[in-house]
Amino acid sequence: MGITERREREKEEIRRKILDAARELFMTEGYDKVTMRRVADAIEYSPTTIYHHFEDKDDLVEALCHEDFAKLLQALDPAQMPADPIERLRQLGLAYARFALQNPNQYRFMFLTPREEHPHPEDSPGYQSFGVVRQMVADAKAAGRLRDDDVDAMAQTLWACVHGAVCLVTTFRPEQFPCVPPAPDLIERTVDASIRGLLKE
Amino acid sequence: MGITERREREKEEIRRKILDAARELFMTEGYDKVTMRRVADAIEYSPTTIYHHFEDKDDLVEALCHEDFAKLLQALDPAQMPADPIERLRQLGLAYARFALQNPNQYRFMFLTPREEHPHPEDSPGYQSFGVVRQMVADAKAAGRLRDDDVDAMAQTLWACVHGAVCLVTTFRPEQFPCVPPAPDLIERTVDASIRGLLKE
DNA sequence: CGCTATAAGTTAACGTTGTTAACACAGAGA
DNA sequence: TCTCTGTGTTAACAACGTTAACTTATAGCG
Repeated sequence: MGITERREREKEEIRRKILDAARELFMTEGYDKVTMRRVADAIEYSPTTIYHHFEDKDDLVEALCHEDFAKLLQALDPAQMPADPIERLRQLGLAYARFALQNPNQYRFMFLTPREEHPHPEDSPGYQSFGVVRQMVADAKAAGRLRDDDVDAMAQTLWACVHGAVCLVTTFRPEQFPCVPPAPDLIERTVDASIRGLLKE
Repeated sequence: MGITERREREKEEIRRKILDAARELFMTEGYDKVTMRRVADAIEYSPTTIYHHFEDKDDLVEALCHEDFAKLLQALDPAQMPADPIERLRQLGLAYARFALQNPNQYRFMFLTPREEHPHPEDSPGYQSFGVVRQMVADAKAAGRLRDDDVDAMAQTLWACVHGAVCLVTTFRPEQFPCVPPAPDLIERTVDASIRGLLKE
């Protein structure tokens, strides 16, 4: 009986429609402008329908980000990085930042929005991507290139620095930067300085 | 005619009441929970009254943060810092982070909330505090301790790194941190690594 | 086949929110 | 005394997330 399968396919189809319509709004206009009613309008269903596929608005956006962050995980693929452990870390930081700048709204929702109701699932690609950082720091340490022993702490330090640069650049438009416009290579500088700060001698 | 002066004093008084009531809500419950109606209830006026003192909700919160960030500027007072330019930078970063952790909601609103309608005034204490960083980096460079010449870029790099650590710590609760809980000294580590990354030799 | 439970969709509403129009009223200045 | 300005009110608007109540199709079962 392929009927239930067809039903499931149809259900999957509208879930897709919802996600794609929401992503369109989310990418161009941000979280606040993604309203259940606008998403519903876009797919020509009633707002209530969305609640048959997603628990609430946060659940919808979470699912949307889950998909997009899968692309981050791909972009951080260690296989595409150079051999030298330090140069690898550098490319990792740049790839991470590149994703964030290309998907600022997703990035904000994943890494900048406090959650009490719906914490991120631990196996979300956003979380997993930290695992990649961690592993690459461990490699650099194994190669004797890092000054410290605490791999987790060093990985978090690197993450914090790149995260900070990304946040500044995505929050302020250049003319809104305090005092002076952002250095055009602020991201690269931050990646470089934070890695250099962890190097042995 | 002290009448107009009394009027102005009274106007100032209720402005104070609004700000204090809003701050109470803002500090303990965050931006979303500061509603015009709750603020109005707290001071026993109608919601509309607030609009005679502030343009809109963002204007109110902006004024509130303006006051609080004056305290940041005090906390960054160079006179209270040690003599050695690098040690000064370190203490500056720690003081900055301390303020952010003590006033997370204000910090978010000032440095993490994109603005189109009401950009920060350029003379706001939040902006001015970047000037302090800039000056201290300039001093360190004048002392020949930094590897680079671009003072603005270096100041922004340091800012970005500390900002990132602060954002992580204030966004995620410890048990929500990806993979591993945050290193207890993540802030210090980030300050140290980022400064070390800018040092000469 | 006929009955029923379920899933998927709808309309209409509730309780919020920020904000504003319309109005009341006190009092300063002409 | 009249009028204008400032300060406050009530009542409403439009938009939001969400949900209760209802319809309708249909899969599964006797």
